[in-house]
Amino acid sequence: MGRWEPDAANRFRAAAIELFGEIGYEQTTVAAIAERAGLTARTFFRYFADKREVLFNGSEGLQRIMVDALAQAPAGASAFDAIAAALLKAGEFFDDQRRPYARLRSTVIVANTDLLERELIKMATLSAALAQALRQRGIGEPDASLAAEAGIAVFRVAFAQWVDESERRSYGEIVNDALARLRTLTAN
Amino acid sequence: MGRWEPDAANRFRAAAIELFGEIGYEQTTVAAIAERAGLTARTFFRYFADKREVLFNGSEGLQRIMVDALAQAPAGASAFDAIAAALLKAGEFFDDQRRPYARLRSTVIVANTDLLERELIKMATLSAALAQALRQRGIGEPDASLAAEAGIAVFRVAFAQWVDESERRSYGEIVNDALARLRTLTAN
DNA sequence: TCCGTTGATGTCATTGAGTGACATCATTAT
DNA sequence: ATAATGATGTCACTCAATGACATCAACGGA
Repeated sequence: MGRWEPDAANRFRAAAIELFGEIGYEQTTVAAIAERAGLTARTFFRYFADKREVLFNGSEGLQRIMVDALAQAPAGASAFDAIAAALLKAGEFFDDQRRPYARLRSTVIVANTDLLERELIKMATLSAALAQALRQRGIGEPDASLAAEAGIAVFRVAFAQWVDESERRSYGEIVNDALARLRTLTAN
Repeated sequence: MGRWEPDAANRFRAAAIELFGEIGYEQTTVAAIAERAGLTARTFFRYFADKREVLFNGSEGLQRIMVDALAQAPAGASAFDAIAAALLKAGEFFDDQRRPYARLRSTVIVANTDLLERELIKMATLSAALAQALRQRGIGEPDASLAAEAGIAVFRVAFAQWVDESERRSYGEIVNDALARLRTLTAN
């Protein structure tokens, strides 16, 4: 196995988010990212499928954790309760330690439409995976998709709040509040 | 005002969806679209911001109709009822006459990740517009965003059903069913 | 210690999306 | 007719992305 300067992927990630923050996503060329990371553009594309992916390819882990949590929810739990369990379990990814980085990353993403598109399709992929896990629990369609999409809606809103500078509550508290509010909204 | 071969935008749209269906989105170059439309690639980019947009730039009309419907919902209607009214009003866009075209378009989009991303961000834009309209009705945050996101979740699932080949119900029937199901799901 | 294998990286060439600058052509009003 | 205007074409360029091939560092075995 090779032993060059280690951690090439993380060097690319660090260089990319720095440059995106400094001069913006569109103004940053892949060649510039690679130069700051001490590598070449060709190597960048060996680690990341495209320029955007350098900010996103940690999402498989989040999806696995949430799907596992959903699968392990109590047998008697309703579809929505199982989704709620998965949303709360995602809190492992979103502790207070990672909050500053999450804020920086979110700022960069929200500032650029291309990056927002990539974030949205990651959410859609997650939603599809949750729906599939619900179906394996015996939930039919369209209920499985509806519960998963509604759950992702809650996640989206809660995550946006968690990342907000003025927000002090923990991720778990925000999610529980959002779940309760959605229940109230749909009951009226 | 110029009078060349008329309807350049629609010629681009027709040529694009034909080629996307025949050989796929990625294999279709903008030059090929332009050639079939009897124009040049440079002109294509004067009508559409990018290659994907040729399938999407009718969505402003849908958004306007839905926002208007939401604004004109009865003063006493709940946030979720107002959203429901907006979803049903969108049926003006989705009558049985346009169903075959909607199916073809949907087939093309679902087959390509780049196009899916564009569709998702159009939905996100729509969601944000609905949330804004809810706020103007006096709904606070995060309730406005939650109701809008949940409404878009219903729209997504219902639209996917409406486009499905085996589906015979009208758009309105499907939406009403999905709304009722979401109410049931969140009540358990 | 030397050498061959292996995997990571670099180099080069190419395609296609997207854009700015400028020329050209058709239409319309005068 | 002709000038003004708007739509389209032409050209040159940047950059993302990819394939083919070369090269280099590390490791294991002789």
